[in-house]
Amino acid sequence: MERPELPLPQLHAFVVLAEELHFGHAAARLGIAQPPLSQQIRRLEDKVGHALFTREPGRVTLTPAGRELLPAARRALTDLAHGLATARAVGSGRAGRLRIGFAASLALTVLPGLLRTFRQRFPAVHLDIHEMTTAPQIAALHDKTIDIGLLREPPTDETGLGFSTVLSEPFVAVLPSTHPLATHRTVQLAQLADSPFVLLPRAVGPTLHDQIIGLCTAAGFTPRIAQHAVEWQTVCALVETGLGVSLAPASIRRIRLEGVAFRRIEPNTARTRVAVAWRENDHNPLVTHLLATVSHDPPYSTPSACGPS
Amino acid sequence: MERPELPLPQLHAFVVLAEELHFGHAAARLGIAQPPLSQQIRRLEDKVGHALFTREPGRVTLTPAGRELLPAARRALTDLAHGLATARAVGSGRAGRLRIGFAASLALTVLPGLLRTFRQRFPAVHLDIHEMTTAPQIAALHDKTIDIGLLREPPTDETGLGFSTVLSEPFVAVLPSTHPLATHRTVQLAQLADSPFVLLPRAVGPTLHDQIIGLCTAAGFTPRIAQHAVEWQTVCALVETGLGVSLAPASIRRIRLEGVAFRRIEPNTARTRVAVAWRENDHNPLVTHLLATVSHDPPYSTPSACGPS
DNA sequence: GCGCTCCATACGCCTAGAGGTATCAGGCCA
DNA sequence: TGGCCTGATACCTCTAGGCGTATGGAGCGC
Repeated sequence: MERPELPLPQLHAFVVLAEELHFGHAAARLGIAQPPLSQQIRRLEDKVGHALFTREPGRVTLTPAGRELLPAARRALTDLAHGLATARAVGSGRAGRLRIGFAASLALTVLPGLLRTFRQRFPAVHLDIHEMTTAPQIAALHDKTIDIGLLREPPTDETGLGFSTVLSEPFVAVLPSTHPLATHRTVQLAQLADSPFVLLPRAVGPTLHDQIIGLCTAAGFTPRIAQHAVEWQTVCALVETGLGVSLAPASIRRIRLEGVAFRRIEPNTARTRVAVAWRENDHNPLVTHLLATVSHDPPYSTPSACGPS
Repeated sequence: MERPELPLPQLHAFVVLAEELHFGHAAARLGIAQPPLSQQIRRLEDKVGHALFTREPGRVTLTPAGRELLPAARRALTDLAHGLATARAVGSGRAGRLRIGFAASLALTVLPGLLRTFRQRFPAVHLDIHEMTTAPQIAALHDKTIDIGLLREPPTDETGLGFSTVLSEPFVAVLPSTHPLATHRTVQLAQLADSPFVLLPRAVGPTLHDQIIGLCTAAGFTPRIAQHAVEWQTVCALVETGLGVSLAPASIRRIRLEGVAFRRIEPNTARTRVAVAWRENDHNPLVTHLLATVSHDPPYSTPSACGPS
């Protein structure tokens, strides 16, 4: 790419004159006097090396060279105008692209409301949504593969990343509706000691996994894990088949399955947190906007009553 | 179209920096010192209103806004470079489009050589060739529908048009080969007094028509016109059928028809001129080039011997 | 801690060019 | 012939910006 030879103001004057074919009118449209316009055109012609207009008395015409230059000049000007406009839109966060990673369990809870609100406020922003578990989200944030993460139980020792809690919710017991405890409104944790458990593998979300195990340990037993499943949806399906019971964040009650009952647990002091994560040094205004949307708006999952329906 | 806000040199610097992602290297490629480059980028960012690059220690990155502006800037620059180059080519006559009108009779004589020579010298020039008779050519030149006319017997009173003789040639008699005179090498014009004539209608080329009639008159007779035909090709075909004889410019001997003989005439002082015509106020360099090609090069029709073969 | 790399800042110089007013020159028409 | 329209010229002003040198300051490796 070589150094540009043609100043834009002259090209602008050229395009306008090519449209008007009248120095006086073109000058008026440009908001300048006529002599400066003559100079602009002359300078441009000097640089090109050839006449761009024929000035016959009474009429101004484009020369073949001028006709050749015109579309290029026009395209360049409109390209730049558009480019500038969209760059400004992107720069101010009115437009652009935001890549969001989210935990599958949030697809039914936090995510829809958040996306809806954000899209309403920034309709020109394109959202790339990628389902991924916690660890990959952290990695993708560091890689700059995603700009925002939505995950459970954020790690506390991640340098360079910021976390903000979106939702803090209790755990519920997930039981087959045929399970004897399903008739109670509340389940004492210790009562689950003899039931086999269906849980997410620890690798998918170590903190959450440890928290669930910790709940059981605090209740005086070590859960016997009958089966692992990588998604809460699958966990519930397995519970429905009678394979076991589970402990899960309250918001998964949105997963409505016929043969599955969700019951409040006792003690219910433990909370699991859903957090939004971002790179602390990311100045992308869209990230700021999303964080503002998350913190200013009501929680995206309204905890509802828990018990036999 | 609004007034351009972004100076091209800054956009150039921006594009180069976006490619290098290193101020020092980009400055070197631009042939300037590093501080001026920093200033250019800064000024551009001020105009856009947002950062275009993130300067982290050790690496320079495009911001989303910068990524948005980049293609527009690149396109604008290349568009202008191309536009300028082709405008210069057209302006200097190395490229472009030339519209040429020509009389049908020249398609076999002057035209091929002229086009070949011109195309060799200016291969990037597109030639629009339109067959048309003399009067429409004159009109088309005034209309600026064509830039060059190739015609016979140019009118002498056309203001605003220039004419230059390409070829001056004698007349020949066109006879059916069964005609008694076809056995002679030379035909005395007066001997054609009793034969019916096939001629072009006067409207197609008044001057040429009048010249032919004048030849006969000078020989002491008024030709009896049996048939008109608008092309020499047709004239020859009609002569071949025995419908009559004709007088024609020598170069139509290129039309080879079995049953037609071309014979030198006596007296053979009369000449018909093929001329190139152009607008005198046309400064199109291609016109100049074509005129130069016509006048500098040998005649495009080599008069050959005339007689029974 | 020292030096190196890399980018930013400060300051000065200088030219291109964009704008203005005044005026001229050629065509056209009444 | 004298106005009128249109574009070109001459001449002046002013400033944006492009470039340079010198210097500052943050990170990083040894």
